[in-house]
Amino acid sequence: MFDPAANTPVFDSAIPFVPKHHTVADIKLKDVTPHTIKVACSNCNLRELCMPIGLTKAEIDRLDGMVEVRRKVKHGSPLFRSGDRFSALYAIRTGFFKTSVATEDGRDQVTGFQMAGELMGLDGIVSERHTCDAIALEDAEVCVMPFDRIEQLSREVSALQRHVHKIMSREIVRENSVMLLLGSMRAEERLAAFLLNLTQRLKARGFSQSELVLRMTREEIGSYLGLKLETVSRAFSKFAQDGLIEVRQRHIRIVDAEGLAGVANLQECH
Amino acid sequence: MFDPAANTPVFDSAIPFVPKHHTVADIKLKDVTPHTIKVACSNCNLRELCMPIGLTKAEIDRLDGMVEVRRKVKHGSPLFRSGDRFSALYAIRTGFFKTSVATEDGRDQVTGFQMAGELMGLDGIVSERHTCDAIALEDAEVCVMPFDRIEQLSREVSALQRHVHKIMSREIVRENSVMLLLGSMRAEERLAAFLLNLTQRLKARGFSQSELVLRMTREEIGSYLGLKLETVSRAFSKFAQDGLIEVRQRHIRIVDAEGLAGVANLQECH
DNA sequence: CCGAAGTATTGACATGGATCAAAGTTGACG
DNA sequence: CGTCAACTTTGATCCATGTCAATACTTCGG
Repeated sequence: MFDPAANTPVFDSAIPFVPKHHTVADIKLKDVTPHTIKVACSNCNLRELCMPIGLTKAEIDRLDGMVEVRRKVKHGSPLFRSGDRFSALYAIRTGFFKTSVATEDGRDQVTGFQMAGELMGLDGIVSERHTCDAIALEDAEVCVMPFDRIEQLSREVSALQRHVHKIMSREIVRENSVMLLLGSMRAEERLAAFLLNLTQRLKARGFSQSELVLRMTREEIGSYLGLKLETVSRAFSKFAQDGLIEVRQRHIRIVDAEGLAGVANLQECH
Repeated sequence: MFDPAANTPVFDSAIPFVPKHHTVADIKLKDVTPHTIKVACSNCNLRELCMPIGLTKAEIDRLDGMVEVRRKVKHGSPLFRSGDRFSALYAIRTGFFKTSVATEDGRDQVTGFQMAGELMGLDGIVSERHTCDAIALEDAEVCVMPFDRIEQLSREVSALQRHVHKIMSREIVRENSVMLLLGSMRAEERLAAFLLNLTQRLKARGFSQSELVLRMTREEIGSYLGLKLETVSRAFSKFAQDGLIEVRQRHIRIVDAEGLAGVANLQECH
């Protein structure tokens, strides 16, 4: 019923095998190893997701200099944490992340889930410090792009400048729609909107739009959607019962995308 | 008990008197009149809120060219609407705005309230169309800054480039904290956090931090906070009863800011 | 000064989602 | 292969907030 290979990258499935064992203490030195293999953006199969389009050959070559290095981040480890000095943006090459912010008294809120080709770290620009945590939900690799280098290049390559502005604007718009979700949707609408958003993004990356493996727990989904994990679980069960999806743990198959879209928009008279 | 002049600008109280009458039909041509008096940013008393610091005289002169024109927007009228073509960012000179997004089925969500010195329109960059409505909550005047001009100048003046990036990053961080509020705070915590945020911003503009006049209805506050207007009203009454604030319609006096901060952080045992 | 429209407050009641609790499932590792 | 920890599901109950309704206040135009 479920394809075990769902969510395996179409372009690049060379996720290296690494043992998943780690403790908090050894994260800094062992799990987050700068990786000195330098690879050009111009060859990257995620280029159309990451980079501006319509560049000249010369411009593309210059932008290759934007990525200083790659960095691997193990499952469960932070790419950065709130309070860390900001110096670079990160483009995800492989893997899956969550970002979250916390209140003083310990509650925290997942603010987003990021997948290959997406950018992280924009929150750090304003104060030179990150204001959220970015945690890998599976073994991951990111391209480290020092921000002063980005700024310098984007003064020279106006397509890059425009691209950076658009990426930041897109994040603002995305957060607007999350505010809409959190402020005015009911539990099932939120979950339906969330699933549809995930499948859209996976589809854009060449994955099946009907089958997916969630990389996050029910609790993390709940935190993102402003719900408790039990409520998320019940909503999944309800969708399954209504024939909209099939659920087996984190394996989800979308059976009736139209139906889900209906739930996401206007809850039809409960 | 209440100072009728609360929230009147300290720097510049020259809000022109204009009749408040209007209908939807005459908004486009009458209420939103381009205003051809050109005034330099270099003289603007909001400069420290709007502009980068540490510029040379020559740079300041160049940035004066950023504002194409000023535009007045009457109470209740839109500065822009979702779907409008994006061409410029807007810096608020006087007045107060709300921004909101809408679902297809008509529900809408206030995504922010903006006051003098703050910027609007960043949502439009990504798709060349605005994705939210910006409505004046009182008669207002904004500086219109064509975005291509901003991009060009910020390629030449790196302090401006950095400034633009910081402003966008600040908006992302602000939205993160609204997500935290919507996703994990209770009604009274939300309202307390909202009031403290407003007073902080008013304080930065030279207003009293203990007395304020709300420019928005209870319903608009509720939309922003993900609550119904009755819940907002009850929370105001509760705060007043607990001696934290005094409320008379939209006139609010903060009596115990510490106490409010306590409510906002950790609801002390209900 | 009056009436109407918009806004705000308050009470009574309903309910969606939270909380508490228990049992089932999965996967990692010794 | 068995054990343990993390995660998930499901049921029973509770409560914060939504909903509905009545009343009052404020503003504005006639």
